[in-house]
Amino acid sequence: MGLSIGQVAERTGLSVHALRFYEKEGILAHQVHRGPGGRRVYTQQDIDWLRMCIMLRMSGMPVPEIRRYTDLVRQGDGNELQRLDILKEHQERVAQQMVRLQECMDLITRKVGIYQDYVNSIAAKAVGQ
Amino acid sequence: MGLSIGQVAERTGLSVHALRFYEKEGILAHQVHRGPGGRRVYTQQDIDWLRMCIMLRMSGMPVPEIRRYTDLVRQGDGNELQRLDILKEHQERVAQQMVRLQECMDLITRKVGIYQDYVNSIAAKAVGQ
DNA sequence: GTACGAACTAGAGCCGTCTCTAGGTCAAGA
DNA sequence: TCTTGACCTAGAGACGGCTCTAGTTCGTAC
Repeated sequence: MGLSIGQVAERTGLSVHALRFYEKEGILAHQVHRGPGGRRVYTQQDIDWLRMCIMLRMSGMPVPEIRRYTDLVRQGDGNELQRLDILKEHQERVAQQMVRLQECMDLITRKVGIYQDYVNSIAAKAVGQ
Repeated sequence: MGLSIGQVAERTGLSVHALRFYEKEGILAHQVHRGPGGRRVYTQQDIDWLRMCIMLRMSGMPVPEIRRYTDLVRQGDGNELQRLDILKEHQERVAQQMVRLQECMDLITRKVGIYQDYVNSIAAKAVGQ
């Protein structure tokens, strides 16, 4: 049940380049096992971890911070408070980002409404003529 | 009531560098007026426009697309449908981004909860001892 | 008149995040 | 045997979005 880098790329949506990049950046929880010929063999755990990393990246956590978190996990038990701090801090940032996004959305929606009304009124006139 | 680039930087949160950069990139709706000595003089309109650009940027609209929108506005009446298209497309992207962010948030919140419980249980034990 | 601070321009540099290249290995199939 | 395709490494390159530098010009205050 080991997967090649290509298969993992396929089912995570990351490129093989990105997968090697992430590994080089040290954001994989455990060293990827190597098969014959030095090829990477990923486990389901690796994929689960990658999916979490993707979530963190998607929500704007920088690679170095993911690495810090990963390092803590690698070090094992005893540093849960530090992990919690990182997660909470990020949670706060994401919350702020969501608020900001919502503000942008409101503005855009207002503008879309205005333009839509205008375009409709023009269309109505054209029909009337 | 014209404002210097420094004043505009102060009240928009952009750097003077960024303001010049935006201008060079052509995302200001109207040419910035120049005062004595060739210095930029911004009007309230400019600031309003900038604030909208900031919103668009914040929500992930790339500079070239803001420029396209700006160009349409500069060209004047008659292209409202195109402007509407750009805005609607962006609106869709922002909506998707919000959904994705919410998913990330859910994951993070779940993890924070788990770690919090764990940390609490450790703390309780420590007190018990 | 000179020093200071804020502005000007053109263009180089930086940062983060990939993405691609070059040159090579390996296994399986025609 | 030759080809193909997926993989390997190290390192260069691309891209977006600023950010900074160098050298200059102003206007005002001492």
